[in-house]
Amino acid sequence: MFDTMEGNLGRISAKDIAYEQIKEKILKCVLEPGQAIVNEKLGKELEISRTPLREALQRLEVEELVVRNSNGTFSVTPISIKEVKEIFIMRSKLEGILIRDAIDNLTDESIEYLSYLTKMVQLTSRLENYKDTEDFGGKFHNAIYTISNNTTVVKIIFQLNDRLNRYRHLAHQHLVEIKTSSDEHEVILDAMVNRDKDRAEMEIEKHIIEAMRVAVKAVEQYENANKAASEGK
Amino acid sequence: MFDTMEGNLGRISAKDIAYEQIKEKILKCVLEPGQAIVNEKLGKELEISRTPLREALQRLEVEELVVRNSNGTFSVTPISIKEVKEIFIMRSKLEGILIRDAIDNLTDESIEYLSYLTKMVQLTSRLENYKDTEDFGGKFHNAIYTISNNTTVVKIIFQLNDRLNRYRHLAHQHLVEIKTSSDEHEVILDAMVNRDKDRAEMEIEKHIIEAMRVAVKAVEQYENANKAASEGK
DNA sequence: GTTATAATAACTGTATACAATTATTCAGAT
DNA sequence: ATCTGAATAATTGTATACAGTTATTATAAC
Repeated sequence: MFDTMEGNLGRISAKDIAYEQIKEKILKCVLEPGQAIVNEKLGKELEISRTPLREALQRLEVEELVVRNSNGTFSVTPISIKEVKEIFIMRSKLEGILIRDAIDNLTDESIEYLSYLTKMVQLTSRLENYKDTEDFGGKFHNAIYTISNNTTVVKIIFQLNDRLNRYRHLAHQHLVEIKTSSDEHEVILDAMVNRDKDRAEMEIEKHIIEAMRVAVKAVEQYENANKAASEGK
Repeated sequence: MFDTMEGNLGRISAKDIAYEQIKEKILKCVLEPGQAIVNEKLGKELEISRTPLREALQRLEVEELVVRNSNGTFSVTPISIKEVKEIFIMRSKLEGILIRDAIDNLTDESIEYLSYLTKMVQLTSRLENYKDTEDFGGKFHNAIYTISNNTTVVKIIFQLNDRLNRYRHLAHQHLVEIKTSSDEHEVILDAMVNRDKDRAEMEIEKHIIEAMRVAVKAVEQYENANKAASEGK
């Protein structure tokens, strides 16, 4: 109930399907960073014509997952440490806004849900089931988004999180340890139920900056791996 | 030198022209908030075919200047006080990030330019030439964007500023006083040259929140005017 | 074997055709 | 006069055609 916020799409179109599919390929690095989006023809493994495919790519371009080259071609946006840092810092500030708004809207129900998620984060973390820890952690943040009711900021955060998902994927690929201190969520929740906006804001900022370190490390590993590969050739 | 940051567009296309023209119409409220984007055919005053026009509208949709109705039609995104507040608060935080980065990159040259702009803001304000005050104020903020070199955040801010321009336009239409205290820029600059990031961040936040008040007032006037108009009919 | 140049192929941007959907008009029933 | 519903018109999403551009290949000269 607290983890969706999508509006009602009208009809589902080929463009939207293409958009989702290409986006997934990019986020999972099936289409690798920097790789040329091979001729719209090749993109036609999706079995749709150029028009909706173009439209999907143009949307991805606005969302910065794809860049247009000077000749009109598209490439997957390259990975960069500078970008990770910039996005994470931005996200930390934006989630600060959202947590303040969320505190204004807290209900018994929402507190209960957040408590549940926090406990699950702790539990799965203790069991070293980090996949689930990550999932529940994500749900925790999503719940804050929903409770905040700040649609403007949430839309931007969703875009940023999409971009960050690529780095998360790299972290998994390169076995960068991703276990977030499960205590952090507890501290954040505590500040929330005490309606301490300043503290909640501060703690969530810290929490996200911590996540940044993991992502940066992942990129470094990725770049080293690439360098090694191209030298070994 | 400090007030542009656009990349190198490849070839200039009909889509881009349509995008710019429609955007300008929306920002200047020639296409009014909430108004249906009359059949792509009508949009064809721009003398281009449906394909690039569609593409332009879809880009505007991602940028939230236009919304798609359930039947596939487009409308100009309605104005709302909630949106103004959310955008301004977001912008205040993001400019906080940028000013910190900018302080890291300060050079004698950039300080000189910022000083010049600050003086011009004061001067034109004293002469009650508020059009120029606004212009120079805008350049001041743009200079900070450029100096920060934080392309990720800057791109988001540009989008937000586009959306805010509609409200600025309303403020002019409804004669809401827009004179920003010219001292505020001076205080910000002072914090910058002293490399006091915390203070600079705090002051620019305050400054932007102050601007929010003006915009909110403008929307209230606009809504009252509309209510009066529809009752008087 | 390398480089230059011409010919060919592939691709991009835009216009337009076509089918499916949605809105509008008009006639007839109440 | 008002409402209902069929017929018509307008509009949308997608496919495709066409022209102009960019990339690639092949051929010839050195």
